[in-house]
Amino acid sequence: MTPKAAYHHGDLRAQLIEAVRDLVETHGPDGFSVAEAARRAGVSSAAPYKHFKDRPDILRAVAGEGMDRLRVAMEQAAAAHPVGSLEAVAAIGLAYVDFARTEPGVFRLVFGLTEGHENAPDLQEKGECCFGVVVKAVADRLKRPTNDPLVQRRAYMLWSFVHGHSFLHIDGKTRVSAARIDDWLYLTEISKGVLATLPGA
Amino acid sequence: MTPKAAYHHGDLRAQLIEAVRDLVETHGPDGFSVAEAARRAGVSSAAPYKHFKDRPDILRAVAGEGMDRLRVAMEQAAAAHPVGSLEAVAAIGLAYVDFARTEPGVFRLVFGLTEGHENAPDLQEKGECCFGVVVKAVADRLKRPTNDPLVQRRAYMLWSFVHGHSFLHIDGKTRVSAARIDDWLYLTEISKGVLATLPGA
DNA sequence: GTCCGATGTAAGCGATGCTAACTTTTCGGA
DNA sequence: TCCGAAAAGTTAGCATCGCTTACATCGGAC
Repeated sequence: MTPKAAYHHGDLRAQLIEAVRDLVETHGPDGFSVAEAARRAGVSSAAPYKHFKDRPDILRAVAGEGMDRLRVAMEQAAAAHPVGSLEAVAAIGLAYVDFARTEPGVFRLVFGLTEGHENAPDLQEKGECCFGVVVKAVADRLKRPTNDPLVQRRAYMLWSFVHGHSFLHIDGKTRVSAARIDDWLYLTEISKGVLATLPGA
Repeated sequence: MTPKAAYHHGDLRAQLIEAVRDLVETHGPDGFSVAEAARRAGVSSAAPYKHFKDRPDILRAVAGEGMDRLRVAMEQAAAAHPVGSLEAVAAIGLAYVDFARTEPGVFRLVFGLTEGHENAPDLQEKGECCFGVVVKAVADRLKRPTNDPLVQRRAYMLWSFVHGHSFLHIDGKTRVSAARIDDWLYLTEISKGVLATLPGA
């Protein structure tokens, strides 16, 4: 099973995704080339096109895989706290920020897709699943159904908050603020604030 | 003054920036090439390198110019409302979102720089100026000095909120939320909520 | 008027995205 | 068990791109 053993080594697709993920992480979303990924996988530069349509298609796959991991991380974070607790909500936010911090390249890829994946229904669906995790936690907390507009609205508020913080964080913009930020305290405070103001529209 | 009249037409640099901005807007931050920009400006593909060091340098210039326009838009938005009013704060946020919506490509460029401009002191400074607009409005509202950590903290909260909303908006992620969002109401609500919870750390 | 620097062009190198045509391996069905 | 098609790899090659080098041209200072 050495890499050289097989003409068809079977898992080239997975190996390419892994290589691309690494490249995206170390050289930024732009500093990646299909050729370099193929080189790392030990195959010719034309081989990737047997598994992916084109360059955006590869990035799409990496983004999709990243979204799956993000959703799992959020679910696990929520599951570590009592259902309906404020901590569960804050933990989801922290998982989100942690993901952005540990894999800024993939994170940026997931949310910065503008090459050729505007119409990528699978990515759209994965994204809605991620949002669904937040919605569920908020619904549990507020003791309302998930399709309640108020729940959706609060969940979106929390999401945009955490999303913005994540981006500013990986862009190094947090340093402009004099006070250093403790993510857990910050997210707890935000969650409480957003979920408390029930009289909103 | 026809474009053909001059061998040195004098404003090639500005013309290139304009062309790049258009390309970034229509084809995404990645779907831009120095060659295409030169073609649009009617010069040879080597001409841009007389004005810019390399490709990232051009993008940096476009980003810087975009940041200037963003700051001006925020300042004007704030100036349209009484000093210290909640509306001034919300208006700044709306200007931010509007910028992202009107020029998603440039907006993404400004905040997604990962090619070769980690150490771009001028961009860093421009960014801090933008943040300064928010800080000032918050300080006026809270009747506290701009260097008060509480002011900085509230301003950062508002910024991350608006920043996240902007990104989610241009990524088309807002549609996952059932209820349609009225930006002005939304931003007013957020501003009030964030600035009201004074007992925060 | 003349010279020099700023600004343009032309030509070319190496790398890239992707395709075409070919070879090798795998595997399901007669 | 063999065999033929599809899957998965290869090499070769085209057009484009980023960027450099060497050369051409303009415009202003003296």
